[in-house]
Amino acid sequence: MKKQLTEILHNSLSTCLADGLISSKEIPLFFLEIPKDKGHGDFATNIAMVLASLEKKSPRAIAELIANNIQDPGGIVERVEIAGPGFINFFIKTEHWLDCLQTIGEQGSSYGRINPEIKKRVQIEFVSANPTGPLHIGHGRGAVIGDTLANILETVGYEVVREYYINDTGNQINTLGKSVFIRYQQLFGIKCKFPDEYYQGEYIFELAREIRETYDDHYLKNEGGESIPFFSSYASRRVLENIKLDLKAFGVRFDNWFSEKDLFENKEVQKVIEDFTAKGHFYRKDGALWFKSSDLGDDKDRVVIKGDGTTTYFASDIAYHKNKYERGFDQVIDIWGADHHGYIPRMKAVIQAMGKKQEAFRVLLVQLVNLLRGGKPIAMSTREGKYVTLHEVVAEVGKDAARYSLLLRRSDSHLDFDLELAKEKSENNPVYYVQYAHARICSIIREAKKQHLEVPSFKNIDAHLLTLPEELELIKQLAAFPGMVKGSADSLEPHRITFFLNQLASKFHSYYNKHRVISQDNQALSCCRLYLISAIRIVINKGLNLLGVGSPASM
RNA sequence: GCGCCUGUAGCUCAGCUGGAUAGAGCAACGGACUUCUAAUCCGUAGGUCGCAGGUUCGAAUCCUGCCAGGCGUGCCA
Repeated sequence: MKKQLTEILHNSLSTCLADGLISSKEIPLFFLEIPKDKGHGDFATNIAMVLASLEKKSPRAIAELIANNIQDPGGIVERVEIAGPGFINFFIKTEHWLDCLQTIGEQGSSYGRINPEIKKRVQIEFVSANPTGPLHIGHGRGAVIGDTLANILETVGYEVVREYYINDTGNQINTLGKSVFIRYQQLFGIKCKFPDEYYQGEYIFELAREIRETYDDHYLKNEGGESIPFFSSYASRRVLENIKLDLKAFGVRFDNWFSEKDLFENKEVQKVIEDFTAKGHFYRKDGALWFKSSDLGDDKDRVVIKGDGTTTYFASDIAYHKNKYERGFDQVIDIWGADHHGYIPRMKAVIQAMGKKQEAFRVLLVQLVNLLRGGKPIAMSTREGKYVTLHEVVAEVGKDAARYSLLLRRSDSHLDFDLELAKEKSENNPVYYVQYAHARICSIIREAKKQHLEVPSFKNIDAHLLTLPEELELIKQLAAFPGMVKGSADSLEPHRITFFLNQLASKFHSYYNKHRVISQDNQALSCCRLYLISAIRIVINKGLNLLGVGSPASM
């Protein structure tokens, strides 16, 4: 629809140009959008205003020229108005909206899907929490955003690979092993001090008990730290298993689990170091190897090999991202916690050093989550191992409410997550508001069936009976769905889906309360309305699917 | 000190990449269930878009300077 109008506009501009009515060959960026105010038409453009300064004419005069030269071979435009300082407002024929309605019924669950001839390949990496402890609500937010974004990108025609990067080597895994080892020793009555910086949680005790049950005291002797590698790999493997279970219960799916350890075993870290050194991106100073990131937009250079000869986390990251592009992705999206934002410039420097375009790498930052209960913050301390896990949150409030609540805000704004509110089955909880609309529609359709009325196909209804302003409003909203999804994909903003669904549900609830779908004395009208609400159901279902939230048929 | 994010109704937040009279939900107040699900709807009230300048036909949105909060600024991950 928007595409057609844009075409119409461009044609009009070319005509004006050919007739010498305007002189600008270059058309500046302009918008064509759905105005907030219904009185301003179905679509509005500011093109005359942006041309005004170039043409040195008044915006309204230019608007006249463009409007007068509009040809509309498809016959979708009802009328064109020039308004305000020089907006051109388009009013679309009802006929065209009814066509949109038909499309929804015909396409069903594939409505809104874009199928390009060549699919771009995009990788989206998210969560990637270290396997040193259970996931918390902050990871959960990153998980839902990543998962939902992947769904959205698939819908608009990308081939998407979802990936989790496992930091299964290095210091923190070593510390994990030592933490479990000390608890293991303590189980045998050996008195030893547990350092503050070690992992404190209850799960460390559980892992120690597990090992004692299976292996008894076999690993108790630890001369020169010989037992630690076992504890490290055992513990990180078990923690990761639990992470996988938690994510699965949360409806988050991954295609690929990428191990950092593999990068070392396949010598990829080594290779990329040699490669970058050869290309002059690395240099030696003070016994360490540095990346010249300050040449590429970062504010200082970064160490990749420390003075003691070990590599930094950053070195693995360089190798990892090189690996991503070698797998042929057109675009790589990383979803990080906002506390990693200082990392972006150096990563962008890496991308540049690899000769990739800036657009090939995008980072989406996800802000922290404040967990509340009844309006009061829940005290958490990672250091003391006292925190509410994602597993506990999902178990308490359920997958649907948890996911929806985490998708309610823009990802770069702080989010308050109230456990009581998310659990409440009431008007305070937006998930139920949308799901209820879906259930209601299903209920009406069931009721219709009892009266031997099935949802008809479009050709069997007289759609012109849908004359109420509320009905036209609903149809327009449904027609806006594909564009909204596209916008959500382009801007990496999954929260747009939740806002759209809330709005659609609101319009439906309002319509429902005012008008009856099934009327005894008018079967033709009943059929039309059944078709309409069925289309609403399709779109709500589609939207909730994108969010990974269920669409119940009854509540 | 420097860098990034945030600041919009009493509270929690949208605002579609600069558009027309700034919008929702909650909380408050008043209404609607013998009728397809009241987990719903209708109505009332609520604003110096942190402050001050600037850019232009036009600014919550862009630029500069302040103010406030959060985060970052490791040869940690």
